[in-house]
Amino acid sequence: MGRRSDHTRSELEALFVEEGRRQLAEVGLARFSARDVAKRVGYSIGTVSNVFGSYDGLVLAINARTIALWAAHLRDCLAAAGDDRIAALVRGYFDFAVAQPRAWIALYEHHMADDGPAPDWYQAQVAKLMGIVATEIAAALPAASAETVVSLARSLVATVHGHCVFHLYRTFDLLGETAPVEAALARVREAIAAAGG
Amino acid sequence: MGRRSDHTRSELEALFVEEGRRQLAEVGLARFSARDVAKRVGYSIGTVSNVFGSYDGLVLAINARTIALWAAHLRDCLAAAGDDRIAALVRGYFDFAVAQPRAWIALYEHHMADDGPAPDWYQAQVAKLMGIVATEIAAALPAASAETVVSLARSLVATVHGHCVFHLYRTFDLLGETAPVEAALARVREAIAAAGG
DNA sequence: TCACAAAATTGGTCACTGTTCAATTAGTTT
DNA sequence: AAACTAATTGAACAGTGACCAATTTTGTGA
Repeated sequence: MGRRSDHTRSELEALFVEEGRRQLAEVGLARFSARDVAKRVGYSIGTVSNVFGSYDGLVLAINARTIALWAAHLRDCLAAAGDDRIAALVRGYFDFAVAQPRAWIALYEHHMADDGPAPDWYQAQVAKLMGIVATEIAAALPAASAETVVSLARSLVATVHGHCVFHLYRTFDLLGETAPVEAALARVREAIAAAGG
Repeated sequence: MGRRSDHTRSELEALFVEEGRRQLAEVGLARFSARDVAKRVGYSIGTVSNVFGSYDGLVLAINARTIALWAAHLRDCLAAAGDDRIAALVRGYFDFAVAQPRAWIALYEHHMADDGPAPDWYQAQVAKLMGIVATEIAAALPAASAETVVSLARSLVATVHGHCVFHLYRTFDLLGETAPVEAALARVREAIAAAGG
């Protein structure tokens, strides 16, 4: 089974992350098995430890890849957007989550085994994502201070996130159907208007 | 170990749910063990299956209890509130989550093994919680239609939820600290104002 | 009071998880 | 060619929840 020189270390990482993401998207975090990923990639369990350190390491690597793809998707949406860049951003947020709900949910449901914070390289990825949003908020509020922009960006991401989670978790279904994207967008617009946009 | 007549069926349920909630609040869903709950209550694993049907059944029962306590907390907050009932509601939402983060997070991170919807009796509990909010939104918007009220209530719960999740998951820490409760409240007030409150 | 049937409870077995680490194997150097 | 280094393996371990035959207790009817 060993295929020592077939792949370099980084090729191996990519191999595991790709197959891992496939399985995570298919089966969800609760039923995700590092053993199974290794098996389907043609390596043994032990290799996961060697390459990623632990189960957490593998999931982290997968989630980082998901975030990178998400960021790329948002940038694409913005590049293709017309005047209404805020709408493009909100829709991009939802699009991505809806397209691969289980992988997206895993971003939030995975926690370090020791309850510690995620490593810096991972947090940097998240910060990059936040940066994309902050840039757009800043553009929408030319008169606002950097402080205000960052603070509002966080709050608006939280707002959109809440609507997105409830949509995916089907929490909204309890009281009849409404378009969650439109509701999120309405809340965001109100907040920007109130801030002087 | 058997203690057949020590407890009726419903006493048994309460016993498991109480100890289960204690452990869930302490250790979180990922490390939660139905076996361990049974052991500490003085019964064997099998009894969990008998009483709750499965692992999912036990977690569901625990979560239902958490929701009931949450609803009671919100009612208490409203009863003790002055003029600003909306603020009381938002603060009550956060209070409860912050006081027992792991139990609260488990409400959202638990999914049925078959990915099906939660049973009706459970959904009814959730609906009750939503009802408390909807009542207050209705009071804040006397001129609004029932349709509008329900729709807005959902959106505002999603908004507050998003801020609360990011607070507990420490997502906000990435870009410096800001009071998430105040941000959530600001978003809610803007939305109510925009709706004519 | 006793025997018997019905219900509750147990705990071993199974298939699975991630972690660990001695043993093996392949690639590289001397 | 031999020695050395690093990668890779996979068996062992301590857990998990599901399952269910065997046991124990309870309540009922004789």
